[in-house]
Amino acid sequence: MAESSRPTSRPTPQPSPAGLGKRADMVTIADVARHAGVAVSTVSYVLSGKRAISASTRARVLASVRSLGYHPNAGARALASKRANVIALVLPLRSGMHLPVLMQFATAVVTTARQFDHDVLLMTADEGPAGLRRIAASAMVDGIVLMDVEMHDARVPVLRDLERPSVLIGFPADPSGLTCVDLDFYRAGAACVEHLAGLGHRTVALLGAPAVVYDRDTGFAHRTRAGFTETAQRLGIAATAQSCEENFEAVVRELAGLLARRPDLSALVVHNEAAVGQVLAALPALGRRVPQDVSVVAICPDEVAERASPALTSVLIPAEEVGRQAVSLLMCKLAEKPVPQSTLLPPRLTVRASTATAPAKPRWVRAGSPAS
Amino acid sequence: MAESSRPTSRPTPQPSPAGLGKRADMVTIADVARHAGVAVSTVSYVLSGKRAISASTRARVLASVRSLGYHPNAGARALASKRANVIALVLPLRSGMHLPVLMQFATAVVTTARQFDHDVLLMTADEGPAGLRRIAASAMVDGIVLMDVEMHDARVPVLRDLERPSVLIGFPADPSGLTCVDLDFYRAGAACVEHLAGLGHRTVALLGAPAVVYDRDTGFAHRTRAGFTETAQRLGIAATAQSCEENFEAVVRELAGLLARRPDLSALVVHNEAAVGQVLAALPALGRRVPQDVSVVAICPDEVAERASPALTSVLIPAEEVGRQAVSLLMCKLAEKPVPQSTLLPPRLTVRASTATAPAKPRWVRAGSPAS
DNA sequence: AACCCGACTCGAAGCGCTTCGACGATCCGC
DNA sequence: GCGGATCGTCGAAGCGCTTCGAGTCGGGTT
Repeated sequence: MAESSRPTSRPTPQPSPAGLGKRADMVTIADVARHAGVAVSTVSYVLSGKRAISASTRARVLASVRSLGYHPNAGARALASKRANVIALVLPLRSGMHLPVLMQFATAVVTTARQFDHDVLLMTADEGPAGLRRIAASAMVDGIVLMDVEMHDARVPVLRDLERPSVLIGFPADPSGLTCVDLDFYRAGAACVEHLAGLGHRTVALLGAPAVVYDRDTGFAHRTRAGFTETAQRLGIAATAQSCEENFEAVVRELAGLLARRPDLSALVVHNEAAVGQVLAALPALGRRVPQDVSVVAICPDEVAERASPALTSVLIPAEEVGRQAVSLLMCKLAEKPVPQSTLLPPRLTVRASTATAPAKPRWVRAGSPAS
Repeated sequence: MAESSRPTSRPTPQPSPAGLGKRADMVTIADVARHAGVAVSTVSYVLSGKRAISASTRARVLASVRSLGYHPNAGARALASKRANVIALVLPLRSGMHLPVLMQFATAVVTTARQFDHDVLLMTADEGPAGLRRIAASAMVDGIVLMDVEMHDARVPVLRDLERPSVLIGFPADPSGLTCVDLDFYRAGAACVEHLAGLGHRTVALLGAPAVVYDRDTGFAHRTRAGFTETAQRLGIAATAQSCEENFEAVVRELAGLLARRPDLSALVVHNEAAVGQVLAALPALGRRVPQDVSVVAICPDEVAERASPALTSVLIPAEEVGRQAVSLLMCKLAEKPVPQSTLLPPRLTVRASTATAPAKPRWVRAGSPAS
């Protein structure tokens, strides 16, 4: 079969054999049809699989597609089918969120989208609601993945009214009518406390994101703190929560303050990726060894935890998994399949070198009092 | 003239006042034309400005556009005009490159592209040359910005043969026929040495990226090293260059080795964002104060330098500027304007707290020898 | 007064693709 | 051996937009 084949046909020998001619070499579906000796619609059906095509015809068409190096014109396809095969990814791309996680997440979204034969349009949050309207109304994208949703996000009502499906990473105050995915930060905070309680710690503190993040009403920060605080209370553990800026001086200051107020503090939960390194540097400087004197649990991506010294016991932020899930959910919605309104990924705590049994009695308390 | 409108006008009260009807509310150019009482082509010309339209007509059309909430259908527009108004941004999105810079860069690209009324399609490098062919051939994008180019990158020849313009961030071994932008890493390496030389340092070392980055033939790493080494030679300064992994132990090991081999080492150039923090932590641990005993210059983004303690004298990686430039160049190429083949951004060295005059005689040398 | 020239606007022809209805073939049961 | 499914294929009608050639209408020229 192929080329010079077919009853009468004899297609013109390809004039520009796929990738040579630098200009105007846009191969169209008509070229493929001619080359294969079939109708345009037949080629379309072979490619989309929406109608049965005989094996022999299919093979011939596919051969032509390959030999001509045909790629369907995205615009034409979108226009005719009302599907762009593109999803929008809206990232914050400004301060606050920590960047590496974002990238991990973006990677996962792109990779997963490609598996579903979709591309990804990157948008920044600063176009705001108008941006969402624009890309939705222009039919440029079929759906939207929105990251870093805030509790009272102006974009949320827009999304709800938009004619395109969307998936949010994070939860707004009112998630009704939306599809949301996120790590279960409440349980993450809880898991940290439980781990520490299991090691015998009775006084713990949470070192969180910079104050601005709490003020901005970012859901995950609040939920982590709630999980932390309430679990501590339930287990009868003394707990303090504390926001924390991301430079070394601030970290030292906060830690020193914390240790002054709670001399018996024996464990720290750090929910601030940018600060974990600083915390590990500051504690020795304050005369506390990790984990002998103070145990540290972090909520952060695995790489950060593993790269730290000592390696951190941590609840990982499953950026990749969240990205995958978000896209999968969106694809379901595009296929008009029902999806759960909220998806909370269970936290997984990995024990590494930064947590240990609570000291029977802290060195510095012992040292400060007459030898027992 | 049109419907019941025109001179006496009074357009039909908009049936679905922009954003209410959840379904099938796609407003088309025909709707706008009808609403404004003009021909479709007139609306098109108003919107594109490609033909003169009287002020009164223009105003009427624009009013209709606004009141109907019209957004042109991207697919149709792309199909008819052969311009998608989308550019592709190809990011590495895998290990090696440091993430925060990437994000900064991506932000700049998106923001700048929007200023030129373009959107950004995000791709990962792992689709390789085939991915480039796909999006180029499908007319999904008008041009391509490619990041993290390697010296012998398989995608480079593809790009050269593609019918779409492109701009590379970084330089391949053979940049002929391409448009490339980057920080002038050679001069950046040089600037660091010059700064240190000016402070009287006579023995310096470069702590670079992990070995794998050099092996991968990443241009910027090599060029920085060349600038460093050759400038040191020119100025008669003893210089060592050294790759460096990004975990604390490795950093300590490399530094200890360096100090053992060159006891008179008084300054360090760090070109490894992930390691700068570790270096600052490791030096005190090795008994060297920064900057009294050892000066440190980093090549890294400003935030990293500022957040470090002490704040680092640094050559900033102008991610934002590079992104802006890349998009601007691409837009020129799209407009068929000529552009320089290579754009090297001059390094800017900012002096902060981590560099100081070279110690007259290092403490530990003095201490090791009989009192002078 | 016939003419031409700009300034504006319109109609229609696609852009490359999907999709729907139709049309020959086969194939089945009776 | 004939009506009716079924299968495989085709032709044509758009999808919503841009763009080109072709008007129309005043107001200057000769």
